[in-house]
Formats: sequence, structure tokens, C-alpha cells
Amino acid sequence: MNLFAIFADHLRAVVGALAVEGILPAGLDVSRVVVEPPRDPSHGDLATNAAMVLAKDARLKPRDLADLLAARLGAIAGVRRVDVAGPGFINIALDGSFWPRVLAAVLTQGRAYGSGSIGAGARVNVEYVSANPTGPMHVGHCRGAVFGDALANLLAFAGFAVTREYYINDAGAQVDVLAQSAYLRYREALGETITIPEGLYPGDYLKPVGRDLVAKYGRTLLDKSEAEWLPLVRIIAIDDMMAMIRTDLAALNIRFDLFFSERTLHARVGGNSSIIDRLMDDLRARDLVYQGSLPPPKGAPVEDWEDREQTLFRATQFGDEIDRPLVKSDGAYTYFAADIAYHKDKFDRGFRQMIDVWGADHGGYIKRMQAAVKAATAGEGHLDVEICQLVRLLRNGEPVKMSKRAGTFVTLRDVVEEVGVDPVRFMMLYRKNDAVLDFDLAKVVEQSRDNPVFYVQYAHARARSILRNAKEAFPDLPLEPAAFAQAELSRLDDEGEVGLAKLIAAYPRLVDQAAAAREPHRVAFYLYDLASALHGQWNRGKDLPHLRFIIEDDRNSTYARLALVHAVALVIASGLSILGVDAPEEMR
RNA sequence: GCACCCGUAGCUCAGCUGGAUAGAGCGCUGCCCUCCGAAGGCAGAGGUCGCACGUUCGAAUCGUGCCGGGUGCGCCA
Repeated sequence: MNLFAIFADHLRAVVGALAVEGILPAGLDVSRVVVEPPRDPSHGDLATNAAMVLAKDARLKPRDLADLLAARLGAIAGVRRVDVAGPGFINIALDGSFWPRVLAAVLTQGRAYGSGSIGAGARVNVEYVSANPTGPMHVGHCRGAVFGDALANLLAFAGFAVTREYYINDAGAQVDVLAQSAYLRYREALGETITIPEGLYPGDYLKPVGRDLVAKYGRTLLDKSEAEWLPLVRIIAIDDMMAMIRTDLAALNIRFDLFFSERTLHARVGGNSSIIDRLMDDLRARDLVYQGSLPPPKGAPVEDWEDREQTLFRATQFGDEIDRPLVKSDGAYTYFAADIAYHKDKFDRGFRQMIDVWGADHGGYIKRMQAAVKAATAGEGHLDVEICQLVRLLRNGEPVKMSKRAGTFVTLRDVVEEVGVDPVRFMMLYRKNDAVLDFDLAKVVEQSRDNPVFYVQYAHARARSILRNAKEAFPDLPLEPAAFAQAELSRLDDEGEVGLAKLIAAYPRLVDQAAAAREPHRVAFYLYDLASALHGQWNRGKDLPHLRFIIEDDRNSTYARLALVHAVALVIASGLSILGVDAPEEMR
């Protein structure tokens, strides 16, 4: 039950009816009409810009059109008053019976409240993390992982059919380096003293891989040439790295529907052409690939630039700034070529909408990838790319020093173990994804108002606590969700109570908008507001005892307020579950 | 040199896709526990929305140009 959507429908019906009657021209474009909560609550419950947006096409003055619309809107059941204000705003005030109806809907729908409006079951593929399988995940991966996961949750809640996908970069040179590094650890596990040369991965996390290789192959790999052992070692190493990454992700409560291997794109089984080969054939057939050379970048001089003929994709035809290479000088495909094939594969698996979550350092690749998707899917596929900016890790305001070479980089697991999943997830989402984020290890575990994670969880715990206490005061009151719908909700007429009801009524719209904008942080900020309203109402009961949620000698008012509290708890729990954060029964 | 992101209160940030008097936390000042969880709440002070033009009935939001910060810029991944 999205109040704002309902009134948007009412409005379209009114405009349609006026057109039928010949009062307004037919076919007015209502796409810019919005129904939203007015910024100032004294203006009413709903506001619309309809008159101002439609005035020009209707050939009426905004105020006159507003009067016309207002008269019709005033006739709708549940509407108490309609005003025209300012340049032509239409403000709608609902009568007191309306908020109880919203609450009743929440209590009936339970956790389904707010879900499923805009997705309409459309399939969406969300690809995120996709960290190289060459080591444990570090903090840098954390934000993209949490953002992608929460975005997927949000879209699923908004009614999309979401597939969560991880792209394993297991085909490039870096996994050969991984295999070489693992082979050294294998020899080490067999008793040799090793030194790890520059360019290989020095981390201790490869020692277990060495032991796994001994367990599987004994000493037999020692006699083989590199060309022979490398593929064998590579498989084990990648499997072990992916197992480690899955464990890291599990620590953040993140799971994927599909891990897609880049290697499968390159594979030529039984002498057949690979998926990338077939993509290239397709692009060539449509004259989107050619042999040519690129101009050197202007400005910043590139050392040892040499003009070179290469295989290029006509990215400029699809909005990119320059054509992009698909084949390396050694004849292998570029990462970009594989990536095009991968996205084409997603499209062929039935995804018209694809969302990729990338780190800030990949911002320069968005245009070429979108161009490629357009080209490879003949314009039918659509790729959105969400960029997660850097995270600056702090401790009490001081930057945490990290150096990969010194082995002092902080892993994702370190952070989760130090502060816990909930603070990590919430704080990573309590900022727009395209803004740099400061993450202070000391502050996020503080249990105070400074810490929004705690503040929101506390509101939920407080609501649950009220319900527990009510059970003692009124042992015979039925506190099951369904029974609450029988409460006399019209007793909720205090402004603080109505304020809470209005916030609850705004939740479905918020979900729609956050999903459409791909912005899970809006859910986090909304929850903060809702928590604040609950804490506020609680404290009003300190000064004004008749406003307390539990009134010992007023069973009916208590019951209505418990229904409200229960609805608040439901919505907080719902929002937190989108963020992947726990909604605790009590704080410890 | 070019592309993308950011610039809002002393600090850290929201601002509902162009609406009405720009909001919150921290910090500062002053209040509120014999009372459902004070791990909380209320009030006050504090802003030329980086700058300048432009579009519009209406701009923090859209366009153009500057200024400042970040990321990236032929075969790597």
C-alpha cells in the first residue's frame, strides 16, 4: 500500500476524466507529475506539482488548473481538505481515518509491507566483488561487496528477479603468477628453503596451498617442466583462493547465485571455437571490428609510444571516446574482449538489465563497457555501472597505515573480526556509494548516539522491549501480528504517533525510489529517521505520562499504541534486512 | 591535455531525480531520569549550497565556463 502511488493514480484518473469532458486537452503528458510528502507537514499530508507541470500544455494558468484539479481531488474518500498554495502546489490533507488504515495494512502484510512494487518480476543481474582469485579479500573489496549485496537485496525486495554473480578472473597472467608462487610453497612444504622473487605473491596464505599440492601430487611435480606443472598447480591454487574468498564473503553474510569463470570464455573444447571466438565472429560480421592504430593520448606524453596496428572494436559508434583493442600483440584476447563476451553471455542467459559494481579505479571503463553491451546485444541489453569510491580506514581519526609489500595490509576478515558484521555493513551503506568514505575502527563500535548502527538497532530493541513489558502489564492482550489489526487504531491521534504513522506510510515509496536510483544508502538514512522518531516519542512520555506506550489503566489506548510500536519494529527490521544488518531483540 | 566522480553549517554528511522557510549527527550553550531501557530526549547559536553566466513560473539539483580535490587515460587485470 503505497499512499503516494495511490494518489498519483487518483490524479491521473482526474486528468483523464477532465479530458473526456473536454475541459482539458486529451493526451497530456503526466510523466513529470509527482505526488510526495510536503516538506512542511503543516501543508498537509500529500503534495503534488501537477498543476505547474501540466499548465503549459493545458493552456491554463497554474493556479486555475490547480483549482480545477483540487475540486475533483477533494471528492475522494478519506480526503479532508485540498488547498492550492504558492505558484500552484496542490496540498492534500487526509482525515484521521487514513493513517490507521495504513497501519492496519502494515500489520496485515507484516514483513511483506513495502515490497514488490516496481520490479514487476523483471530479471536483473547484479555482478559485484569479482576480486581476483590471488589472495584474501582486503578492506578495499569490502565496500563493493556490501554495496552490491545490499543493492541486490533492495532490488529483490522491490520485486525484481535478481541473480547475484561473481566473475572469477582466472584466465589472465596473474593466475599464472599465482601458480608460480604456489609452486614455491609446494617446494617449501617438501623441505626446501625458498626465497620469493620480486613479482610473485609473498603472502603466507599460500603455504596451505603448497601443502595441498603435496597431499595431492606428492613429489611428482618436482620432475615436471613448468609447462607441465603450471596448469595442475593453477587449478588447485585458484580453487583454494576461491574457497578462502567464499569464507571471507560468508563472514559478511554475502552469498552468490553464480560464480562465473573467465576461463570458460576462452575454452576451446574439442577444437571448437570459444565463446570469445564466436563473439568476435559476430562483431566482425557486423563490421564492428577492424585493423587500425590509435592516436597517442594528447597532453601527457607517453614514453616509448610506438604506432602499432591492432584489432580494434568500434566503440566510438556507441558513445565511447576512442576505439578499443581486443587482441594483444601476443595474439591473446584482451581482458576487454573477454568482458564483452561475458556480458553477452549474461544477455544470452536472459538478462536485459545488468548492473556491475566496480571500484573507483575502474571509472574510466564504464563508457567502453556500456558501448560494448550496446553493440553485442544490438541495443537490447542495458548495463548500469555503480562505482564505489575509496574507503579510508581510520582508528581514532588517524589513518591506518597499509603496505602490501610490508605485509601490513588489512584484510576484510581482520575488520569484520574487530568490529563485527553489523557495523561494517551499516557504515559502508551510510554514505552515497560515489562519495569517499571514512571508516573509523574505533568509532563504529561505540554504543552511543554518534553511531547510527547502534542507534537504529537500539530503536528496534526498544520497540521489542515495550512489547515484552506490555505482556506483563496486560498478560491477556493478544500480541500476535494478526490480532493487532483489531486494535482501535483511531486512538492514535497524538502528533508524535501520527508522525510515526506517516513515516511508516512513506516506506514503500522510499523502497521504490531507492531501488530505481540504485541507492541502498537511502534505506539507511530512512531507518535513522524512523529510529529518531521512535526515541523522540518515547521521551515525550517522560514529560507527558499520558503519551507513554503502556498506560496501565487504559487497555484500549495501550493496545493501539502497541500496534504502532509493532509496525515500527516491523519496518525497522524490514529495512535492516535489506541492508543485511541484524535487528536485535535486546542490546547487550 | 582529455574523461568520470566530488565540492552544502567549524567538522562528517543527507537533501526524496526541478518545488514552498536548505536538514541531521558531532562539537559549542542551556535544559530533562522517584517515570515503559538516560546506550535516550528537548531547545539555542551556526549556511552567499566552490564561483560566474544561462534555461525555467521556480535551481543546492539541469546546461556552459572557470576554481579546488580525487580516480583513470593503447596491449596489464
